[in-house]
Amino acid sequence: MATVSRQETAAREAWGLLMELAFANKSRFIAAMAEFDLTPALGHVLRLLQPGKPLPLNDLAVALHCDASNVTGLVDRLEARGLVARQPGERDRRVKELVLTPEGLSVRTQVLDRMGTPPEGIRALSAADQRALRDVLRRALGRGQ
Amino acid sequence: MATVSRQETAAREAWGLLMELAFANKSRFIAAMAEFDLTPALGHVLRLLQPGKPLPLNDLAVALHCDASNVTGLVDRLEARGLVARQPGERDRRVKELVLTPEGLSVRTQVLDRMGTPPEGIRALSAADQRALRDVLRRALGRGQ
DNA sequence: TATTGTTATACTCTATAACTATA
DNA sequence: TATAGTTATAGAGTATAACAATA
Repeated sequence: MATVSRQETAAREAWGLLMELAFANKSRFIAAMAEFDLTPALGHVLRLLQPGKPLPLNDLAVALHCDASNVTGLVDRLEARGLVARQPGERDRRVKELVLTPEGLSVRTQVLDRMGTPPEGIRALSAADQRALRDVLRRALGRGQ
Repeated sequence: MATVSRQETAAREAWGLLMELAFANKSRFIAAMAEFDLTPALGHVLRLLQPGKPLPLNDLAVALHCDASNVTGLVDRLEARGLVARQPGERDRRVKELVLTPEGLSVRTQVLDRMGTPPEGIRALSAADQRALRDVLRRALGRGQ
């Protein structure tokens, strides 16, 4: 047989590099959230809570891919900080909806800006490389043309 | 002034897509490690422990970007499972080095193979896209030509 | 004095199970 | 009966501080 077994394909290497980039960014992300006195998990809650769109706690649990019991504690902490508020659901009295407070909205805006800022390695790429990366990743996520 | 403020640049969008891909992969990674009865953290320890290269616990803490006190517990669990062993350092008697057991080596090989397998979105890309992604990421990590 | 590793302790994130109040 | 949210509890991962052994 030919020399086939366990060769490093472009896909495998690309995936390894992508994970390396994401992993290297982990500390940076934790530090960025810490500037707002937030943990990564709390930052994700703020990210998912869109302004003007009350979010049932159950939907939040689904979006976070975690158990509903987990959400209680996360929301408790954000509420104690005055960043979010629980309000009763409109139709179903079992439901509690989460909304941003004015300060929560302000913090969220800053947090999203920070989260979305690419690390140095990406920023240093040529404009053509940045576009190529964007286009390939769009296709990888099923959003290509 | 021209329309400049807060436009979505290619770099920002690429970074957002990259994080989305990494985040979507998180559950997949946890599930893959669980097949070996490992948590992600324990999987990373195995990944960092190269065959034939005894690794001082302190070096492991540095590689994991975590405190040394944390490493004690991680290694305790892997040692209890028979996947690694502590052995005294060669020159410095303060140092304990970590080595893979034969079973640890076997598990590590399978774990690395799993970790390195790209998710469906990457595998479905054209060969040209896969190479383009690899090449751009190499440059982003400072390993381009 | 400084370093390696451990122990004691505490906090966050996560899950499961049992509970409540609704539906 | 089923669902939304909470509480109780437990385990993993992380950190800081204090400690023992060694350098």
